[in-house]
Amino acid sequence: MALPSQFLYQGARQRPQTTAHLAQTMSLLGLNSQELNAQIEAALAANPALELLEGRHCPNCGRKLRSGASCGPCSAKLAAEGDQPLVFVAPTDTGYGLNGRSGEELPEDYSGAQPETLASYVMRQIATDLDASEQEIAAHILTSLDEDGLLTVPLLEVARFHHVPLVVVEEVAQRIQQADPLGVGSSSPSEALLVQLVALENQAPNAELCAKAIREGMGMLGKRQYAELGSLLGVSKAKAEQIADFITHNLSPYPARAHWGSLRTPNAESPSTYSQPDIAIRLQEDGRLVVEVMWPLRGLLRVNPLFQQALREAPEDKAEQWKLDMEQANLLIKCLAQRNHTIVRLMQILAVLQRQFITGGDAHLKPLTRAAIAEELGVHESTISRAVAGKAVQLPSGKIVPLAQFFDRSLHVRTALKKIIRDEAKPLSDTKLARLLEQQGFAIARRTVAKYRMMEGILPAHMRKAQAA
DNA sequence: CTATGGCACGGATT
DNA sequence: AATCCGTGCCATAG
Repeated sequence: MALPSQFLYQGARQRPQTTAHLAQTMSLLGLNSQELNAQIEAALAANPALELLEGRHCPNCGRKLRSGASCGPCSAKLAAEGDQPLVFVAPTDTGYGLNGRSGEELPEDYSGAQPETLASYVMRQIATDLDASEQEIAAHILTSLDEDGLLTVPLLEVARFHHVPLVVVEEVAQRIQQADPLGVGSSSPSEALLVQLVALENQAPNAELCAKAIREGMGMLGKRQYAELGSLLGVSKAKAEQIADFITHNLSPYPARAHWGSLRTPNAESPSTYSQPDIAIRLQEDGRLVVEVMWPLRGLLRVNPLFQQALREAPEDKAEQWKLDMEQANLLIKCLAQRNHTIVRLMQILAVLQRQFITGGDAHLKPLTRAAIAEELGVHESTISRAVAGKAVQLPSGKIVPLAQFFDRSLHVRTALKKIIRDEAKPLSDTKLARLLEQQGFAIARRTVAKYRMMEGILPAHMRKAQAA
């Protein structure tokens, strides 16, 4: 993906500064922090004028830091911006390290994987809670999942492989099951269902009966033998149906399918390689949002002052090359600053406009176009497109979503749709669903309802009906 | 006949 | 200019 030669050549030819500057800024803007990291490392290796100052430095002023994410004066200045959300560029080691962690703990699958895999997606969520050896176990488990998100090897085998007691492995497995596709890493559909059930306990009409039905009545559930199921549970057939209904509607025996199934990311090409957040949003007690734009490198990138000195006494034959290196280095740093600036401004607006969504969840997402932001910011639309492309945001809830989701035009409608289907007892046809949505102010065609259903992995009405009655 | 999914068109978005 | 998205029309399944 990364083309180190790209900007090297641009620098080497003496283009008018503005053109090169613009071109490089644009290309950097389109990268997420992983890709950016690769670019910068390539530049560091190729260009002697660049220097990476190890250690922690204030991302705003470059001063050395002892603690905190930015230095006193800078954070004071940032805090002084009134009700604006705090936005700053944070050094990586404050949380979700790219290079921050020790290094050998993950198998190759995770370190530089371009395509987002279920395994890395889950790993990212839980990695910080595990120590090194637990991470190895988690990695083992996660690489042993089938496409449904279920385990293909017995936990005992994993335990033997790592020479640890089974309990340890079980604990790790439980952590995994709690991660986003709820129930991933279970060894059977019923186990996955149970994990999900626990999470929904308060919503379930009768959690104990549901659990029993799952544990002992899986076969009957599948075959829809509600009379038998009823007698197993000691309840009426109608009640058994109700329970089966709840299970089939709200739980998924194949955890990975809900998120990774059918329509989602159909081709591997799509820029959904968000394995690390590029931006993190936190919610402070005082209600303000703090937005951190991740800085991929550990340390401060700058032009090596020694190189600058050496340039003056450069031997004749090298002088030109060195000068080019200098220009390149300066250009890269400038462009990086501009990239960050653009992202920061973008996030400032987004944090204000989509505050409800950020704090409240999918249902509160306001329809928003990149073009609108571009106008607000006075930049070209393509700039915003680049800035949004391929980036991932970690929300206060801990969920990591593509930045593009802030511009999803239909997410709130889909959420409303899900809610209707979840609440209504009888399976409704798409036409009826469309009508109900219209009453809520979402005027969409019946055909569109069907598409949204697909996107959310919800079965058509007659299938739901078939499973429920 | 009703409910859905496939295909393709046109307008909006990028 | 390329792509995405909502929709209408039509074939098919139940």
